Amino acid sequence: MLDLKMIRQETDFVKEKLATRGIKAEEIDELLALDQQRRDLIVKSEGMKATRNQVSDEISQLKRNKESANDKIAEMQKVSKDIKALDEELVELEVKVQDKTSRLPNIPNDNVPIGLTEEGSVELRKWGDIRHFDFKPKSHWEIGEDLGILDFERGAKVSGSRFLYYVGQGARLERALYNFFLDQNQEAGFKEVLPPYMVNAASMYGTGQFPKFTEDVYKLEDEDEILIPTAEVPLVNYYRDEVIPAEKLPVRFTALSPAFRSEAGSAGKDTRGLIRLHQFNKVEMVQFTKPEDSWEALEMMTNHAEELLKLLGIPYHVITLTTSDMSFTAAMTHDLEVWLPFQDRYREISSCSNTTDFQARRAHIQYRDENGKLQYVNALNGSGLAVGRAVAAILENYQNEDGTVTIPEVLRPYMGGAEIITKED
RNA sequence: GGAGAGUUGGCAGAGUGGUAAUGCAACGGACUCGAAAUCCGUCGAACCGGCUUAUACCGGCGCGCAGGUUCAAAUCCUGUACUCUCCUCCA
Repeated sequence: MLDLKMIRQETDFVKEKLATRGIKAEEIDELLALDQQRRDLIVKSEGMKATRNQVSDEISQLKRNKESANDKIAEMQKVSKDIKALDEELVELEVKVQDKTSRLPNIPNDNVPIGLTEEGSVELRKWGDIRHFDFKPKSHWEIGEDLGILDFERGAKVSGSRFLYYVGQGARLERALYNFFLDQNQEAGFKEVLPPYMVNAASMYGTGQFPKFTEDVYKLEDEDEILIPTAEVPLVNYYRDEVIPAEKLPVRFTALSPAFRSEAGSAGKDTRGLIRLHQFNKVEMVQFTKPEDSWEALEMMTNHAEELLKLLGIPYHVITLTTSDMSFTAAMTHDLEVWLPFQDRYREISSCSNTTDFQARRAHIQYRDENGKLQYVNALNGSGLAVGRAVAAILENYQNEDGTVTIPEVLRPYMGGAEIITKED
């Protein structure tokens, strides 16, 4: 969430920056008009409350002296009634102001390419040689089904579309990957955490999914519990409504969790394979830093995620998303995209974002600076990495003409020493 | 799922209708060569608003949260969250 005072004081700057994310200047003007009304009401109401407090004190004195206070009491009855009416009006306005403010996206960093589509994204760097195949490469779902390690049919029968079973070496490969990721992340300084997979609405608000993106998630009926769309939610909310001791910063977490997504609005897209599922595993990284350290932390985290792909030997490139392609909370996002031979294109496997103080302000995560003043931390998140998509990338990039798949060397210790995936019985 | 107890400032802990004791910690000062001890003072600078370049200052709010009763609520009423104990259940 943006600071309302900042919107008030630097209105032109905010308008200009948010325009690049599709927010019209009129929306800001409406917000500020409501805010002005709100403040006017506060002045009125608080003035009356001050009177009431003063007179109440006098009543108390009179009663103590056993004198009559009836006329003052009658007077205050009227005042209290008026205050109540004003406060009701005020609450309505505050809800409106809060709602409007919480629907504004973060201010993009100056280095973010401006664009209203994903077209303008900038390629930062590229790594790895794209493999030349002597045969026609198969899709990962075809490879997986032929080997008997991915079972989409039974996934659909038992759960529905966009669900699957990993079987045998497939399940083992998935487990190998996330253990590998977790181990690497720990070595890079991220503390391993195993978070809850259901969170309450307040947590969803804290990380910015709510109130705007409620239709994208799965909510339990009759309960205030939502299936997490990413471990970012429980990891960032770990410190919600807390003050982190300054000496602990930066705090770095990593966690494996399933991610549940309704994929509303993406009907027809990526209907086959591991790319777009209602449930997939992801190893997530989250960092809390002092504001002055967050940009360096973003580069560090992006580089670390890249390192994972280098170790796996999968070609990728890094792009910086445009102002409107970034997620709501981000001030800047680097996406890592891996090469998928069958699709003949790069696909996202990691998204690393600096949300600056946007999430911290929503979730009230603070620290005390050198002067003892409370400040909001900066929060960052990044995938390290999406596990299902990593499986897809390995199957497609490491496939052999006979339909088997070579296991990347770094994963072999996690696969009981196996070097190749062959057909399951 | 059932029963009971609890939730007050950084911590401990009083307070059952008249507007948040006290102790510790912290901060400022005195004493001291310096420190400790002692003494004096400040202390919910969490938040919101007014006035301000900014402080200061003034006011609101503030006793888990949300409502209600009342001229007045930490105190009374209702709902709710969380914690602990016991029972039940269970991996």
